[in-house]
Amino acid sequence: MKKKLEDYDLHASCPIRNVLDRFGDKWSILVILLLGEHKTAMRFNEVAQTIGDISQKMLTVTLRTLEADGMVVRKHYPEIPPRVEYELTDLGKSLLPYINGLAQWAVKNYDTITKSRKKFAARKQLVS
Amino acid sequence: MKKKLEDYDLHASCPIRNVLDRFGDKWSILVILLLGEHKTAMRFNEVAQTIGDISQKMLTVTLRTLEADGMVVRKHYPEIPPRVEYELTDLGKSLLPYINGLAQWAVKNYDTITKSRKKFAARKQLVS
DNA sequence: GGTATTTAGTTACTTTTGGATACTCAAAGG
DNA sequence: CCTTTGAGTATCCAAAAGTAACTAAATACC
Repeated sequence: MKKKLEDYDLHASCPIRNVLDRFGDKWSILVILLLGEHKTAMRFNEVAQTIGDISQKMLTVTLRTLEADGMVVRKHYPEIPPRVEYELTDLGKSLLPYINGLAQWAVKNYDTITKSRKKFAARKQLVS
Repeated sequence: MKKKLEDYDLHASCPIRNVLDRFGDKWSILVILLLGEHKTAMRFNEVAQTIGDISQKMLTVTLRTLEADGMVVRKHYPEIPPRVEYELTDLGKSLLPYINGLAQWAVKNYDTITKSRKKFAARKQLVS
């Protein structure tokens, strides 16, 4: 029995799923945090270098998606070589407190989590 | 020039990356929210049915990972048919306020984001 | 006593996502 | 001319996520 498109879309209207799915990618939260820390607008390569290990493709995709969602503004200066600056919109800034809270939680509990992971891995060894 | 494993691990020690990467999957946050709402422990299929469109495999993987991170406890009763119950640990509960904040933000700004997406898609049409 | 049911999880397979690399455009510098 | 520069595309490939079908083992039903 084949599923119809509607079946997949059943949950597409759920705001929580819909919006949180966007942070389900590897880079969006990181880029928002970064743009949030930086008070002035950042250029493409500046973001890329600060993150360090993101490919051009993924940074482009991530910034485009954030732009589409209205989280980020893209200012393009028609110069040669091209200059493009990004900064958070008010919407993007309004998200900042929440993901900063999350980031602080992450720092605070990092040790606990790391230990838990090691313990779990060790237990797995015993069983196998 | 080939990259060594160490190069990839440069950022592996960053708590924010390391922990936030875990929410980079589609289901973890959703499962934590769900277990957080539910006051009593939940069974595997109860979680699966509430979410609705998660496969057995992905629920297994998600719960295992959350267990490894110490966010969830897994209580296994050696019965036939098997019974397994899941609930949040204190660590998992401590994360709840932050992702609840995120979820509320999502609900509040869903409309704005949806409109922004449509506008962006329309603009793209014009250019192409 | 054969068969369907129930539950948590695994295996084998397919699809989607992410990443490495090379290429583009258009002007300025040597 | 030929290279450099910034912000990307285009293409191809590997890795991750996701799906469908399967398993075990006791019980309920017929």
